Amino acid sequence: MGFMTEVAAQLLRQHGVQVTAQRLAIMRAVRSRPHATADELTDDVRAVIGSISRQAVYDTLGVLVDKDLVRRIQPAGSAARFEDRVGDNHHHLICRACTTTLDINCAVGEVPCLTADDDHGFEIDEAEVIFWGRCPKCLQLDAMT
Amino acid sequence: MGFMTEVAAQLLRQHGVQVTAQRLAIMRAVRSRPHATADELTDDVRAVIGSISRQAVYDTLGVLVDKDLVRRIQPAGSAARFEDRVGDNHHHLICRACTTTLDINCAVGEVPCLTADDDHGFEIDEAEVIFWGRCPKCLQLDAMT
DNA sequence: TCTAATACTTGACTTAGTCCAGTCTTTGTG
DNA sequence: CACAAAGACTGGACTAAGTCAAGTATTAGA
Repeated sequence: MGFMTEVAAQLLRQHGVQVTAQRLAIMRAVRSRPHATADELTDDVRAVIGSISRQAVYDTLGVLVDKDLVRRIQPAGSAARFEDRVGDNHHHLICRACTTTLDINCAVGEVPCLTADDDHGFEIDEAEVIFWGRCPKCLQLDAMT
Repeated sequence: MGFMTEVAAQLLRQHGVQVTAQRLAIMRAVRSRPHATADELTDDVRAVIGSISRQAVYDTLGVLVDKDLVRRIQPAGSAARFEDRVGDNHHHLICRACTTTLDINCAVGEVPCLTADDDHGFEIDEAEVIFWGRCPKCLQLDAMT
C-alpha cells in the first residue's frame, strides 16, 4: 500500500469508518481531481480499480462528507462537485460559460462569512459563497464574435 | 384586469415580452409565495387559471430570470426556487432541517459581495451567498429528542 | 477463523428539468 | 376589425442526477 493510501486508510479508521478498496480509490480520485462530479469520479475510480457501482460512489461520498473529510458543493445548474480541501471555509469562483471552478480564499477576514446581518434565531453553521462570472478564456472567445 | 396585473403586464411589455395569461399568473404566484419551486408555482397557477403545462412554467420562469424580473436560486439538495425581489443582491438563510428560506440583507456593505480576494482575471457578475443552519423551530425539536 | 456489522452490487425508481413537433395566441399592420 | 407572422403553449417522450431496496460480499473484532 502506497504512502498516501496508508494515510487515507488511517483517516478512515480514525473516523470509525471501514477501510475498503472502493473508499480508498474514491478518496484518491477526489484528491487528484478537485471539483469533480460523482460521474467523473466514477470514471477515474474505474480506470484504477476496474469497476465500482454508482451506489458505492454516492454512499462513500456521503460518508466522507458526513465525516468532514470531503466537502460537497452544488453549484446552480450542475451536478454536485466534491473536493478534499476542508475546514477552511474557502469559497468558489465559477465560469458561467465553461464551469471552470477555482478556489477563493475567504475575502473578508477571520470567520467572517458566518456572520449574517440578522440571524433570525438560526444556528448558522456554514456560509456558502459562490462568485459567478466569466473566465479570461471565455471572455476572449466572447470578444471574438 | 386588477391593478397588480396591469402593472405586471406593463413590466412585460417594457421588456419586449408578450403578455399572456400564463405569464401573468406565474408572476402573481412568484410574488405571493417567495422561494417557491417550479412545482409549487405550477400548483398555485393551476388553482387560479385552471391549467398550465410544465413547459410553460419553466419557459416563463426562464424568460423572467433573463429579463431580471425574477431571481432564481438553487440551494444544494433542492429544486430551483424563485423570488421577485431582484436587484438588491440580498442573500439567503436556509434551515437544513425544514428548508425554510429567509432573505438576508447583505452583511458587508455596499456592493461588497462582488469583491473576491483574487478574481483570477474573471469578470465577476454575482456573488451568491447562502447561510446554512437550523431555524429556531427545528432547534427546539432537536432538543426534545 | 468465525460471525456480526458493514459495504457493495444490481436494477428499478424518482425528481427536476429539457427537447421537440404541432397547435394556439398575441400583436403589429392594413 | 381582420390577418398573418412571430412567438407562446401543450403534450409526450426523454435525460441527468440521485435514491431505494433486496441480496451478496467484505471487513474487523472476539
